[in-house]
Amino acid sequence: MDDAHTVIWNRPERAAKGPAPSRTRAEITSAAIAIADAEGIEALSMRRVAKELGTGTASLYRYLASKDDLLDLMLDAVAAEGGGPPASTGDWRSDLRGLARRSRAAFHRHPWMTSLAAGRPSLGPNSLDAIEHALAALDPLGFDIDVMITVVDTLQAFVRGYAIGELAQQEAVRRSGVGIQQWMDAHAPYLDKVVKSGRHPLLARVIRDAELPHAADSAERGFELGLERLLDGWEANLPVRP
Amino acid sequence: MDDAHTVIWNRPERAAKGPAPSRTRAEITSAAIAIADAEGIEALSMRRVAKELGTGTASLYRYLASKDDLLDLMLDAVAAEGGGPPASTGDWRSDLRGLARRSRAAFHRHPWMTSLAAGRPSLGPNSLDAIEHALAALDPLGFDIDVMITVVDTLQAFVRGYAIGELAQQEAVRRSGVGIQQWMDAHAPYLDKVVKSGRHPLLARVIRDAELPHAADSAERGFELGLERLLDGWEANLPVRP
DNA sequence: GCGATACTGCGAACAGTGAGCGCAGTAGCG
DNA sequence: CGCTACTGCGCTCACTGTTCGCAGTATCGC
Repeated sequence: MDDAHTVIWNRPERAAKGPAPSRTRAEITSAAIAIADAEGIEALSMRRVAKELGTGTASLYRYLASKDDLLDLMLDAVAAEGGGPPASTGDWRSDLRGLARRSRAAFHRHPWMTSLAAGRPSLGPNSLDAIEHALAALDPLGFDIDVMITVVDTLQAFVRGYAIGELAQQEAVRRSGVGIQQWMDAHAPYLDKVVKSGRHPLLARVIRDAELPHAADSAERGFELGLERLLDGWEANLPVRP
Repeated sequence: MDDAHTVIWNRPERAAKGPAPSRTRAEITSAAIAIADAEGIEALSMRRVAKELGTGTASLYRYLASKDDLLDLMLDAVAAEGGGPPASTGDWRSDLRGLARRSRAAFHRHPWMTSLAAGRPSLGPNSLDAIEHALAALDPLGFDIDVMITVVDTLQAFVRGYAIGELAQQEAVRRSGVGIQQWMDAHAPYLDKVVKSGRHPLLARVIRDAELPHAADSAERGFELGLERLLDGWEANLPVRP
């Protein structure tokens, strides 16, 4: 089959002839997601997926041209969680806020998404649905189409970038295989040195005085605050209605 | 050696006893960066670095506890490019704009950074310098420390997320090993189907009518626009001066 | 000056990876 | 009924990060 020149979203699930496949792409995808959720993205191998499904490793390549295709499918499957985009509220700010929160929640449910986001344009059908929904929320405002897509792009950028940042430490701890306490113990001497060196007075103030880093919901509050300011920035520049 | 509990930033470069190491951490790091720049992050292996330096593979583990440490060093080395943070202009908006542009430029020079950003908190000395500089630009505005760190976090999030998005396609093409034309040809049928299905009217309008995607500097203009709106959002909420 | 010590470089090996080949078996079309 | 086009999969290949153990060497305490 000429798989090399066929994008996964355009490949038929089932061939016209021959025996019926004993598995589906969706089954393989959700097995892969389960593994990545439970054991981390570095534990996700074709052999591991095959074992999970009780099949031979080479069989998977009847459904997918490469591991990369599987990763694309995983991301798009997550985009479909919750059953399509939420209903419009009529208020563009709450619509975009809702999409941003859903997207952030997906990153939290599946931290491996942070690693997959890079080098992978989100062209899957479910990802496109989400973009369409965001554009629809903006449509009544009178922006021209170039600005509309920029609003969506920047919102997506913020959410993705923020999620990567807030999950970074958590993922580093997990990957290291030790507990959070041992990880902190290992890093404490270095951070102490930074604070004591006096060359980062404001950073030292953050580490010592800031309330945020010590609160359990600090990341959530930072996200909400940043999101509102982002929306403020666009609201302050709404087009003049004709 | 008790490397497992010692963070790379706290490890001495040279041991007290024994023969002098014939290489430095910086040498290894820049060799690794050169490889990742030229051949992509997936071509970066310890064997490949060793070959580049004309040394044995196992020797590298005298300088680094793991490949992960090397990746951390690479990110922090990039943060030092350009020789420390730029001088303050006295205007917080231009200071932050300058930092954001520098950061985006770094992603463009080293696209592999997008893959490394995930799961890796930026705690290296040069990354910390950049954060300190951003905080310094905000210091005169009268925000309290929690808000200041949130401004920096959201700005970082935006830049990181935007860079990942704009480099995604370019990286996908590069990784696929075919030319941009063949890649487009492979994806065209699918995108055609999306447009023609009628279920994404606004997306279809973007693909057909938008000027931005066709301009050479589209990503740059989107970035600048989004950045200004982000700054607008904070400017509209400056604290009332006492 | 002189062990003892703690390092350095590194060949070889280990367990695991993504992927491809080629073969046996099977469902459906003509 | 064949013929064809598929499916499942054992085996294999080249490659990965990392460890072990050994020979050689610079520095410290005496």
